[in-house]
Amino acid sequence: MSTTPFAVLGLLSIEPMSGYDIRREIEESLSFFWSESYGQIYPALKRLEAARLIAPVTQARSGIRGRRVFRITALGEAKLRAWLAEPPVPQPPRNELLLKIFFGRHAPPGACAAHVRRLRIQQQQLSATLTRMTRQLHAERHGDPNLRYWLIVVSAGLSRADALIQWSDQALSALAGGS
Amino acid sequence: MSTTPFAVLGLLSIEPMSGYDIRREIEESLSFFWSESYGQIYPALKRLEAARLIAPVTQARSGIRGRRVFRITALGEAKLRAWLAEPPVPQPPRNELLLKIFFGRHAPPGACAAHVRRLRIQQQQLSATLTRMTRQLHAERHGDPNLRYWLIVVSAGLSRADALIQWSDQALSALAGGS
DNA sequence: AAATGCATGTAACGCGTTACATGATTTT
DNA sequence: AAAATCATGTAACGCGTTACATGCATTT
Repeated sequence: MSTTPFAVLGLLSIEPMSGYDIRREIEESLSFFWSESYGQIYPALKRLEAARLIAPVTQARSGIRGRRVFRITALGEAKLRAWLAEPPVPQPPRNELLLKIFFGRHAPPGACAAHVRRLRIQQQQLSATLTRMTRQLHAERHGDPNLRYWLIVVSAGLSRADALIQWSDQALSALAGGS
Repeated sequence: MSTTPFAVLGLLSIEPMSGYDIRREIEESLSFFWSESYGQIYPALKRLEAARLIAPVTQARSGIRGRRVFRITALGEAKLRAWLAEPPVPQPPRNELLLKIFFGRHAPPGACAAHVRRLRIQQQQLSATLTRMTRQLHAERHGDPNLRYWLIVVSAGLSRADALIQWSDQALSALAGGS
């Protein structure tokens, strides 16, 4: 099965949310290691509800087509727990930057270096964001049982970004060097 | 357009090959940053030939359904060069391991640590493979104008693997620590 | 009342994998 | 001659994105 329903289930295990909230949360907090689109989220919510893994939070406003908030059910928590225990399946790698450098011999002069410089800037910004996020988590989530896990995840992003920055410097001097 | 045809074009720019060769090359040498399946490669070859970006290398054996080797054309080289100059588009991130750790609070005890240990082992092996590959490249491709680019790519894999190993150790002690 | 943002939902499409069918070539 | 491996090719399927349609709520 797709991992999308489990991502949704996982977010609902933290707190009840609407499809829109789920999207926003992924976009704002998880975007450095995960992504989902509406086209995935809403159908997933539908299927999860049909399977009784989530349930609508009864909202007083009976308005049709209003905001629909869901919570995870006990059954949903069990399913989530079982999924969390399974070894993650790595997705097949597809790094377009490395592919372009691999064929770099045929690239116009300077193209590879330009790509690497762009990467470096992105990762620099990401690193700053994640550092800020670390401070924020410590401040705002103090005492939250999720905190330790979230810090580990952020540190993964941080160490990845820093490794990429260091590699960029190496790569740039290797590209510049007329060896 | 998909990047598959450019990956194919790029490999053919190194030397003429069959679809089977392309698959093997990707599997053996590029698998740490790229992947393609037959279901992508053969249709891509067909389209590239139709567009005159590659041409069959005339093989004497007129046998139907034999080995079909292709070479890149001048037009193909131009197209490849243009693609190489464009900024690579990053694929949306989907790291299932980090997702599972993010929801780690709901995981059975020890599950996250087990995932991280598995990652560590994989990356340790990858690091060893890439180190071997570096030596091999220096030895066997000495003088090859591709060498510098290939070494940069391998060093990206290596620094990524090493960063992941270091992060694993951090993560494991954070997971173990009863903070 | 118009514009903007919040919110839900789906249809269409493309990419990529998996699994299978087929046949040629080499090894045992 | 059988088995293994090299090699080509496609059909079916699933996942995920993009783009659009719709309408509620709030601000200007």
